Amino acid sequence: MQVSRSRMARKDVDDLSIPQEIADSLCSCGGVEGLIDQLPSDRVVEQMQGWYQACADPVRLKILSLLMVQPLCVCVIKAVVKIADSKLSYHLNILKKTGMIEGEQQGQYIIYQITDKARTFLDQERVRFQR
Amino acid sequence: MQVSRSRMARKDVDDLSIPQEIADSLCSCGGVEGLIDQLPSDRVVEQMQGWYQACADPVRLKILSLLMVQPLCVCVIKAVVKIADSKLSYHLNILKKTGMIEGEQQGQYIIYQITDKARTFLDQERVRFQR
DNA sequence: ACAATATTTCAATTATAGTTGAAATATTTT
DNA sequence: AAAATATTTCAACTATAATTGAAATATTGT
Repeated sequence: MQVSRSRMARKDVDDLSIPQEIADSLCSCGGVEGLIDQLPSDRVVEQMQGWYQACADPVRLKILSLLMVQPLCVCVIKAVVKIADSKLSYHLNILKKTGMIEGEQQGQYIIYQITDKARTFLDQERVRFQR
Repeated sequence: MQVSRSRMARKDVDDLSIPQEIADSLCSCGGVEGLIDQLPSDRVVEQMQGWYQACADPVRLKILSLLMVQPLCVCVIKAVVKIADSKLSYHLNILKKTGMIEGEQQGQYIIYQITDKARTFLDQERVRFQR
């Protein structure tokens, strides 16, 4: 099995006619087939895509940043980011569906708070982006 | 200055007619104005947005995942992700502009490799997404 | 039951991002 | 210098995401 994968890889790699240096190290990780095997599953890729997409918007990044400070109702978030109700609701919904925030109705208000998953992520990320 | 901010915050917060619990903790962080002050700068928000946007695509996530293994020329990447040349080039360019990969011409080929910034990030992220 | 406030939903529009195939560029080989 | 291979660029098109304003829902206070 080792041998067969190795033979396949070498043949495979030679067919591509690529630089020797690349070809050699490519062979030692199973050639093109070996690389394909190492790719994250479609399920994981989708999850990642969804998460990063949710983060890829200035309004949503600001909302997340606010909720890192404390839980807030929609009207306070609105007072800070200064956008129309429906727009805000749209973005809150995306964050909620992604599992970055959750909302709880408290009387007339809905209080949103950041989830543990998102807090962990944003704590990490703060280090990378603050200077 | 402390006093004035505190007074402003209380007035500010009272105007919003929000739940007492939220109002109190909001006051202790400077009210709405205090929250606005803590928001990341537009520059940082833009940087973050660009980065996450670059990650928010299945093709690009696969490319990054491949380059975590070893530097590769375009034709090998193509052999793995199986998409048209021009499409691949489009996505490579986005990753390059974002500073996640860099390409070096070696003869006929262009060898792409992942940058340190991206490697650090993806190492972190692997932990969060692998199960 | 009614008015007031908070928030969401919806359909129509606009804006942005991704795809496609053909043509252009760059490098090597003959 | 022509042919072959690798990669990018471009313009037209398609798909997806964001914005808008009006209407709907939910809760509270009168």
